Amino acid sequence: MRYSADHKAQTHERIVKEASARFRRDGIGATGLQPLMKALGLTHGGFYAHFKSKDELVETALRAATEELTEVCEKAFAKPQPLQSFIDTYLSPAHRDSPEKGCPLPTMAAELGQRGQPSPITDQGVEDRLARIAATLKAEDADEQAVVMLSTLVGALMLSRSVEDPQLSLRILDSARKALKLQADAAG
Amino acid sequence: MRYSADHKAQTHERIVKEASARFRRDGIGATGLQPLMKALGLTHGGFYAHFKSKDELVETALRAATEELTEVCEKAFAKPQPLQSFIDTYLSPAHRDSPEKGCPLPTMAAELGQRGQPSPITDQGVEDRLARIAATLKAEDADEQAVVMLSTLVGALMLSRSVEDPQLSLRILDSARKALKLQADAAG
DNA sequence: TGTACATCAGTGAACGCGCGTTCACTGATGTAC
DNA sequence: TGTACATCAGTGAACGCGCGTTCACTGATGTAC
Repeated sequence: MRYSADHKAQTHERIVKEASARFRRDGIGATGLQPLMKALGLTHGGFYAHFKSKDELVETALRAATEELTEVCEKAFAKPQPLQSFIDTYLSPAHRDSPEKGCPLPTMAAELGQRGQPSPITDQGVEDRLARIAATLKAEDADEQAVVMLSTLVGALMLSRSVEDPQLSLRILDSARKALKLQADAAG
Repeated sequence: MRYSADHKAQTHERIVKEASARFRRDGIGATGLQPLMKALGLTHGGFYAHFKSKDELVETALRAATEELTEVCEKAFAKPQPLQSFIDTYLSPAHRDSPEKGCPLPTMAAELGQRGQPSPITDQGVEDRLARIAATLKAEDADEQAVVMLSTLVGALMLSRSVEDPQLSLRILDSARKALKLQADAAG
């Protein structure tokens, strides 16, 4: 059946959105195209009217997730205490408990590194975030401090998600949040 | 065929060793039992003479990797400047380039968090490392600082592995190493 | 304005493949006599 | 010491399953006349 002018573009976007959520929540390898299309009320065969392969979807969905996160970051950075707000948001239990809506780095970076050739979009995401953080720092080693901050953010969020003990999980978030905000105060 | 008394124990250990390397290098989901057994010169059917399931192997191999890393850490901590040595080793290009011999956290934590129920062994590994770091710090907030240091170590190593640009990868390792050593100096 | 036709997003069966797991079996060795 | 037997680590074919991908097809809609 033929659909209205922008129907295909809408379906395309729905696939990308659902994929970017599932890749972040379940991982790339554990996300099947069949269940994904079924969740959208479509059959799996139609997938190839939109993408050449799963790899192409991975690229597109990773780019979408990266851009989506940039927008979320900008909201935090628009507040009075930009870096403090960003740190609070990033290391919140809400972010920890909703990986499908959050930063793709803690969930996908390891898997992307293990795949044959890593994607330049990871670099893009890392550089985006580094530039944004460094821009708010007044210290002369702002670039280096930004790298350390991002590493701590990504590492703490991933660790808080992977431990079983809820108290340990919270302790990781709280300690990292506290230390980073002190560092941000000193360098900002 | 029947083998000498400790033959089975030796095979068991060979499987665990090979699995703990592959899980760290390729991830759990991407590691097949068939290729794993073949690499050891065995057929896949024999696997179930040693383990109830792949999940049981994951538990055993993760425990082995965690214990193996503890030994490597102890070597670094036995040197004159314990924490400095540990940081240097952890954030070295050698560690980045040999995930199969290194810390399981940057490679497996995300995947373990995504699986149904996370393993208590992850908690064990995190607590082990935290305790070791905190013990070398004299600051009163040693426990909190240890959490931040571990987060930075794990995050920086994972990021350095997942970016495509070799210069960015090195920059991440170098910045994190420098900052952590300063922090260790101040708190140690 | 009304009708015939071309388009093409989506359908659903089928493909080969590798996965984790099962199972009847083999055959070299340790043990019992 | 020599022989018959029990053991059981490892074999390899087979299982059902879900994966990514292909492809002949459908049928509602936009377009041409």
